[in-house]
Amino acid sequence: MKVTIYDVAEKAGVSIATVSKVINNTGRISEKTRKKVQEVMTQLNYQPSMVASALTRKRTGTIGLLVPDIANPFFAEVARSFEDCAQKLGFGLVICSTDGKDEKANLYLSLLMRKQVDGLIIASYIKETALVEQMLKEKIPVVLFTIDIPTLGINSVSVDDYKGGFQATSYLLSLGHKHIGVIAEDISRSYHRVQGYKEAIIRAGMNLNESNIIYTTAAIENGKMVARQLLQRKEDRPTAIFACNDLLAIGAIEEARKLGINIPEELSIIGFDNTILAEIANPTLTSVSQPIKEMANQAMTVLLEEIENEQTSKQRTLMLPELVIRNSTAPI
Amino acid sequence: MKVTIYDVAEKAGVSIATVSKVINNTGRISEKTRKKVQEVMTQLNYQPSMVASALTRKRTGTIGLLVPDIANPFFAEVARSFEDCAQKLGFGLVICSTDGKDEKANLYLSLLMRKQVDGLIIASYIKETALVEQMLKEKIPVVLFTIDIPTLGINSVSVDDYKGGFQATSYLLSLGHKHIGVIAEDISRSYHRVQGYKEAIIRAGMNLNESNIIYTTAAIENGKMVARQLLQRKEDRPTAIFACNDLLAIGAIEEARKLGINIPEELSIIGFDNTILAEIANPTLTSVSQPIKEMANQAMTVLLEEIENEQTSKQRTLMLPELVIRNSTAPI
DNA sequence: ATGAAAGCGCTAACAG
DNA sequence: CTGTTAGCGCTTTCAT
Repeated sequence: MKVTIYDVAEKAGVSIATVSKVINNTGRISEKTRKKVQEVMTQLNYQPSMVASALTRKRTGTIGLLVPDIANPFFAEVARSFEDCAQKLGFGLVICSTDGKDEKANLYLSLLMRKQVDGLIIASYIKETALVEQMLKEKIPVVLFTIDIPTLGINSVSVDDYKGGFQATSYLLSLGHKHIGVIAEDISRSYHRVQGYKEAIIRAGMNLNESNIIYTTAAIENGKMVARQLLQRKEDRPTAIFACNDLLAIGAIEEARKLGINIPEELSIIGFDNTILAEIANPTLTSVSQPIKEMANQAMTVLLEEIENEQTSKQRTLMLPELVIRNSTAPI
Repeated sequence: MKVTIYDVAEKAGVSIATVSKVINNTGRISEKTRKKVQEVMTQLNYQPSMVASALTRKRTGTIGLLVPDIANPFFAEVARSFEDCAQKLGFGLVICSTDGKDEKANLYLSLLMRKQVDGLIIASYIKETALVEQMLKEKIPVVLFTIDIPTLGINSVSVDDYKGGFQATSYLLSLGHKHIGVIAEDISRSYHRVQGYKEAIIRAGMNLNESNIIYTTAAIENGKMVARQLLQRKEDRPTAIFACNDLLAIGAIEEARKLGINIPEELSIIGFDNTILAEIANPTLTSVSQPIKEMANQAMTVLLEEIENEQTSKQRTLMLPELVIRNSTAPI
């Protein structure tokens, strides 16, 4: 049988209340009994049950993380960062891949509520937010990560996508490119990146051609398809492509190669997220980097704040992106 | 206040026992009361507390997954596969990245014990197994994944690493390569892959040169370093390299490029794991593929078996690897 | 400084 | 078919 607080109490000749106090370092305990109890605890390999304590304290020591897909390198990195934060604080992280589907998200949300997670990080866009709102109503802290769901009015931390798109485009413009295609994602994250692109184009005094922006879903295959569309144009064929994430950019690289177009000599490509893929691609991919670790830290700090302090004012944190220049971009 | 079973019982005009029964579909309940109760539950948005039920049933509905690093694409895929299995069964998955360090593993192991996970998948090699043994003693089912810790004598599922190494090497030999270097990992996983390599060499009637096998730790940088050692040899410079995982193989590719060695014309490279990196590398990487999804399914099945049936006989499952041929290999 | 006792929300006999 | 009741292992007043 698993050893319980009773076993410890008995063997140490004290009450369970006393044991509880030394476990949690609460109340006043004489140095002598504390030592005695601790001794017995290690002797018995006692591991206090978090489920029992959760029942009374309303704290489970677990937080949930919703991502589109943990197998996507970007979110794998995100998960790792959160895991590290959580670990330091003694929390467990339960991972939930939604595949971007509300249905799956809801399944997970429900599971997380029943599990009574202490907090929730949402990094996967959700349309139908009823369950999230229910969690909010039950005072479960939630912070949005790399996404925004304005209707929720809750904490969020993201990179400044707008600025990222602006930087990427400006860099391409500075290289002399006049025709810059965009492979965008059909989600809000991408929206601001595209806005940044537009702003850069307009500020440069060039005329914006909406047909240069094509929307799709994050996947290498889709990057290829869209790149083909862009590159097979008879006129105004882009000399540079800004892809709203690395997966898409990689697809574009592969497609360009297939079409016999040299990168970066004939075509510059910029990605977003600066995942491990950017380093591995050939040529290595210039990409807009998000400070994932810092962002995760910030998100956790905010979450913890809410967990401890019940009510705090909501904040939206935007971190600065950074353009990492590699070999997929060159002057025209 | 969170709605509890009492609220439901009261509003439905029944006892909490009855509500419990309809929640769990146990005992016999008249269709009428069942309906009534269910009605009230949805009306109240009632979410049964898993922590309360865990306390009595000794089942938390969570399983732990120990991996070296969730940010490593291979383990990200592994995690995703387990997550899918777990999800279907209504379990939550808590992810633990050990970085291959016993210290971290132990921290997590302790957390998982306190959380009273229903089962544990270990995919990260552990030297000091005291805590794992304690879990075993407490009857917590454990299955090893892609590793083996013979002293533990518990269930495990892996790919047949030996065969994978054999296949990769045989393929290289069939291509006419006489000098095949190996970039190995300094962990058990790699050991069998190297054994397979040796067997293939010997069976081909060639003489085994131990100095062709160099051990290191999984990371692109290390792949580069070792590849350089191998490729800068004055004599017996390998015309092919078998890397014990894709990360290492990618490093080798990059180093070869830096040295001006053409792949696959002058040097063939084979990786292991067939991660997304293999598809993205340039040239695309020939790699030994592990049927991750099937392996995860099998591991979960075994784990579940143990969770349900207390005692079952231990088994070691070996799945067949498959060589995926891409563009990093060619006849000499 | 320590302990007794009342829960936390739910499950599982056992009665009825 | 439904309800009563005794825990599950721990935290937390409140006495002592």
